[in-house]
Amino acid sequence: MKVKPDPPPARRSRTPYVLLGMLLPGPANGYELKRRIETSVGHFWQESFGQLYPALALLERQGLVRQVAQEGARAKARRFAITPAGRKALASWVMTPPTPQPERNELLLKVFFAQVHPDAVNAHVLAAAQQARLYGAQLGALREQMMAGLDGQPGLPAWLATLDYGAAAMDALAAWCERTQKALKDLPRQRL
Amino acid sequence: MKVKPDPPPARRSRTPYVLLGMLLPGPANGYELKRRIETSVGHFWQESFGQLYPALALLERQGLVRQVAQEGARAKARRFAITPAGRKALASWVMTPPTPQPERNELLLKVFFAQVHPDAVNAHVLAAAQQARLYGAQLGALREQMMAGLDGQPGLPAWLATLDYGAAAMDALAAWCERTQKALKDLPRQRL
DNA sequence: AATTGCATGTAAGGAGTTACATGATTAA
DNA sequence: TTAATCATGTAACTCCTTACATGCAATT
Repeated sequence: MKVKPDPPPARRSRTPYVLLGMLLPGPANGYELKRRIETSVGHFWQESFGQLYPALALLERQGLVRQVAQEGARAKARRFAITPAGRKALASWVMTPPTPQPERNELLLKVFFAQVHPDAVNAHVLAAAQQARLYGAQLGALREQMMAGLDGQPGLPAWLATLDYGAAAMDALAAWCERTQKALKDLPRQRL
Repeated sequence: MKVKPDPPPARRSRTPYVLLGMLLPGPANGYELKRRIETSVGHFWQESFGQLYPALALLERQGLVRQVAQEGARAKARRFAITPAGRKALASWVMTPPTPQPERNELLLKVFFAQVHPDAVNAHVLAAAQQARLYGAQLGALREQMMAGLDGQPGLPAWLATLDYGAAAMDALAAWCERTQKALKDLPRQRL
């Protein structure tokens, strides 16, 4: 007889590992970490402050990051550096195969139910195509910037690869939208 | 002075709308709805029983579905049908532009940190390519089945479009994986 | 008779977002 | 001086998954 069931087996957050990885180039405070995330992996990963600060505090308690002194101005800000234990934890996580997270796509859901209102869904698809093209162009521009500004950095090929992923995904999405718009044109208009 | 802050503005679940949509072909119980979801939109949307049953109960209280009698065996099962109000609610949701949900991609995160252990990350990418090709093939087979078995159904073009999305995404993913494997080969091996 | 599948739920807890609260520092 | 930005956190709440509990129906 069990009063308390076993704790569920740790659906683990990836937030701490992202923070550890973002500390690789050098120490930073929480605010800076947030910006590093936005400007480097922001197109496929985000963290909110509500996640970030508690995770950072936990990392410190675990000895995976340690506070370092901040010279000069802004000395109040809590700057953290990754520790050797933190590097080990990060490496161990990187080496673990990614757990496939179930996809959820609201646009596809609406396309699936397109019979309910074909014209409205077609408008969603058109908007998605425009967004995809715009976003793909932005990623391309960002790619140029990174290649120019970070030439020689050892991590550059990997960073570019993540941008390529985004660009390829946007291309594929835009192309699918065009095919889908044609396909939805023939849907019978039915009323509720 | 506020003791109780305003309730956050309803990050709304899409579960009820999926259920309403799945009731369009006809009445079903919760168990059947789960299976309809798995076999139709399962490749881009899933619901667990823990979500499904409470949502279904709420829909009934709201008058968007109503219980209908089940003739014959399995008469204990609670079968539901969508109501006119339910159709209206579904249509209203379908017509609302999809809210873009922030993507999160753990594979890309590991690729971004590939410098930490390039060989392990390359193995992840290779595995992803294989999975993508396998899954793409499965979607193609499913597409053939649907075209053959559901020919003439008014919703068929839209249903096929969602399968096409999955297939195109898998193609793009597999192609990106191959490019990325080549790009990661040149990453310098550095130790912790 | 026993096992598998059908069927309906609840409990507990993690993950994550949004909004709020608070203050220091810098720039106009 | 005032506004914007930097900076750190907490509170409340939603979403969702996993695990558990329970029982009936059909199959072997």
